[in-house]
Amino acid sequence: MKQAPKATKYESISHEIKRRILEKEYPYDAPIPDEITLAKEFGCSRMTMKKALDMLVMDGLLYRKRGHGTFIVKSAVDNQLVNVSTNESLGLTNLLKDKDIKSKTITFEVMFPDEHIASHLSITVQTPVYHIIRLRIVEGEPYVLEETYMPAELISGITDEVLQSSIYSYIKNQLHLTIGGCHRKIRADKPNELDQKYLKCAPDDPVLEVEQIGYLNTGVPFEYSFSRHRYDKFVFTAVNIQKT
Amino acid sequence: MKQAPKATKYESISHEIKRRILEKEYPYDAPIPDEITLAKEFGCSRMTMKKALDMLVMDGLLYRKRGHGTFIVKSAVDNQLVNVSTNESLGLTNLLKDKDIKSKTITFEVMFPDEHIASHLSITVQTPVYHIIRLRIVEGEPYVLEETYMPAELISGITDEVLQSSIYSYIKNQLHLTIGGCHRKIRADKPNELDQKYLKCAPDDPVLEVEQIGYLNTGVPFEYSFSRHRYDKFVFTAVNIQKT
DNA sequence: CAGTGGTCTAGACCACCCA
DNA sequence: GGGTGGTCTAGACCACTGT
Repeated sequence: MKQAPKATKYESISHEIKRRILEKEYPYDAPIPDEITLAKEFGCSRMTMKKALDMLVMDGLLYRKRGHGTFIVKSAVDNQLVNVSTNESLGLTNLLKDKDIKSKTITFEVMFPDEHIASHLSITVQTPVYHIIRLRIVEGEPYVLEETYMPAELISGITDEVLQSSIYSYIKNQLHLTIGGCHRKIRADKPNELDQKYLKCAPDDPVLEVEQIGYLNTGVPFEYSFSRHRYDKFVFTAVNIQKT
Repeated sequence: MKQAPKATKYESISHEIKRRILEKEYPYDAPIPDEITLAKEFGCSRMTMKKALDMLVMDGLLYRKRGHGTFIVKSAVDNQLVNVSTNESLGLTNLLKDKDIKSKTITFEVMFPDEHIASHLSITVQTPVYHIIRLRIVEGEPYVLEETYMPAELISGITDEVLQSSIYSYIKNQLHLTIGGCHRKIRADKPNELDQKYLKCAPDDPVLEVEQIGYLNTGVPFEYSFSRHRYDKFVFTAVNIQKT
């Protein structure tokens, strides 16, 4: 069951350096040791060291200045902004591990997709898809209304029981497929009837909608979904590092 | 004025391969040539080739499968989802280059920050900050209401004239500072009085708020801002690629 | 087995910055 | 000039896939 992912050298180095930063073992007002010194300490080449540090730069935890050195982004550490959506894996169940998550299935059917949906899933309108609407309930409070389309042949064997827990777990553990990434669009919207009914929105409560296309690591789209969140219960976070 | 950024080898290779993909010179149903072949074609090492392809994987345009090859994400090309926020540089002026952008300054003052703002800018409450509220108007239509706090000593010399055009251009071209990245939180909210007045929102029109901390490439926060968008005029997009 | 991408190395040269 | 990070190389070995 446990498939220890065998951390690479740069991953474990990156992890250790991240630990040192978060536990404030390096001062903020000076550069951390230079790449060559660190490479020597960890017994690796400079390229590998660079790759380890690259990961932390991507997380917004470090920045580099050619000719100067590598420095800690103080405010990132202080405000604990690190790493919210960059490495975020898909799925509520994963995101809110410690919470009590329940699901209420509102719609669960197989249908033919319209042009728009078919196009986003890279399938034809003759390919049947699951159409699922679920209300996710966190700690007893309605949290998000998810409408999902998935090609039925690709993600086969969805049952009511699967919908009660986690579709992503099912895809990973039962179907042995690997999720590779996603494209998302985030927008604000007025609540529709479903939102008002299930999320218990007032008619003038906005919702935050996340439109998402999920891809397997094969590049095949497996999911086209719309997640509508109560505006007072959800914030989407993103980190953006300019390429140097 | 023109400071040709001297493209690196992997950047120009990546650009050329991207062109080939978007112009459909490689078929969807087969892997693109392998790294060694491509490296030979472009006269570079395999590591450099890999780095060029890595950029396209990050853009969600390609995916790789060990033992198989490198493939095109068909739906990403078809739906033109490529590259919206990943490489997005800061600033409306940059983002909507071809549009007619006007700014109306609503508030422009220097003040002492409260605890919350000071903390996000990594400064003390004794450090004066600019407090700016601007309405940005695109093609004659109100687009976004931006409230910005910037340390006055760091980003010095802001004038009304600067606010009319682009603060980011001023920071880059006049102050010769380089912007390094940002952290963002996106949420939906109800319109406040300012929103209704300037964005011409109805009282039940939601707004999409982007809270942002901008960093210089030195890691110093230079900006803490809230951009409030009309819900019908703005979508935030994000690409997320799982690490393999 | 051969072919793919993933990691890692040791060393080189360059661009940038400061003293 | 000496130190930093950025790029690039040529080659090695590993992990995974298909035949």
